[in-house]
Amino acid sequence: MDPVGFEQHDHDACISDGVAAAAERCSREGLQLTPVRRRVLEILLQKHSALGAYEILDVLRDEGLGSQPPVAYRALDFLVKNGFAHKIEKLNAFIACSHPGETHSPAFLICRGCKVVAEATATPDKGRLADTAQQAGFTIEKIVVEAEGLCAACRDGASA
Amino acid sequence: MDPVGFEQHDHDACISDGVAAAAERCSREGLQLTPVRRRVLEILLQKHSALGAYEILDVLRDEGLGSQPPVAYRALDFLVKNGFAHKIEKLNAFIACSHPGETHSPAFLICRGCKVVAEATATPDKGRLADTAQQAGFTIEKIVVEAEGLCAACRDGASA
DNA sequence: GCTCCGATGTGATCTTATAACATAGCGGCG
DNA sequence: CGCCGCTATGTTATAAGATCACATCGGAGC
Repeated sequence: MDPVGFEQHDHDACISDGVAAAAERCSREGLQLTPVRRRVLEILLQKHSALGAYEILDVLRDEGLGSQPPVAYRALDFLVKNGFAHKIEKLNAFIACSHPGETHSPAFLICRGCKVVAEATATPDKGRLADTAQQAGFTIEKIVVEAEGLCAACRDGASA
Repeated sequence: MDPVGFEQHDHDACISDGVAAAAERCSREGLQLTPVRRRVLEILLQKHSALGAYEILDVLRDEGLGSQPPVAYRALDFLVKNGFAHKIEKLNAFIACSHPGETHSPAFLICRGCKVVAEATATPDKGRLADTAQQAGFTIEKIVVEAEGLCAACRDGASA
């Protein structure tokens, strides 16, 4: 099937778990998981690669859920703001969060072969960058970490 | 004057040093630092914040060096490819390299107050992300690290 | 019932980036 | 010289990504 973070897995569970986690947290925190927002989350969860806002919009349009860019962008803003999805800056595209519920500072491994994006964890409070920032008196609020390269399957397959 | 990486400094030296380093390396490696490329580098070096391609293009247009987007993008591609400039993915904008000559994996501190961007050094081969990648058999080729926050001046000034 | 507010619907527009094709200048080489 | 091949430019058009502005709608609370 579809690699998750480059490994075989029960992908249906990704989708149901992701939606369930979002639904649970929304009801707990008084957030509205409206049909469009829920559907966009499902669309993102269906793939472990990043989708552009307009690709999502195409799906929504086919399903009669909206046809103008703001529909997609508004849903994505909601999902990103609440941690249900992330924007991959390097790709100008979006991906569902793989670790719903956990507070985290995500980092991404982007395979340039199969386009799969795996979500890992960064430690922005450690390491050289944090030291530099502290010395300069700079307060880090958000951090983007995106690594591009080749996953094991693409590396092995590419040379064959 | 202008903060470099948030500190006072001799900014004229930034520009002359940057251009000189680029010129030196181009002649050594057989690269062509053409007028447009040199001028774009100078434009980038004039500020310690990121410039959009179209802002650069506006300057080029005023100076009669080119008026269509590809002119700016091609020069920027050249500068980025050869390490004389970097693209800030989060801003869709470009900045001159602060450490010309050194091979490096740059990381950036972006102040959301004054828009200044400081270039620091990341250690992509270390830390948790590297461990995760290695375990997954993922080969990291390039890495983007961009931290957003507030520099010391903006933090202190903002509350005043 | 009325009002407020968050969510949608929709058209237009703005920004960022690239495709595609034509031209120009220069070094090498017969 | 005259041609080739290469790299850099010039230019038109368009693709791709994102936002603005304004109208509408529907539920929560008074």
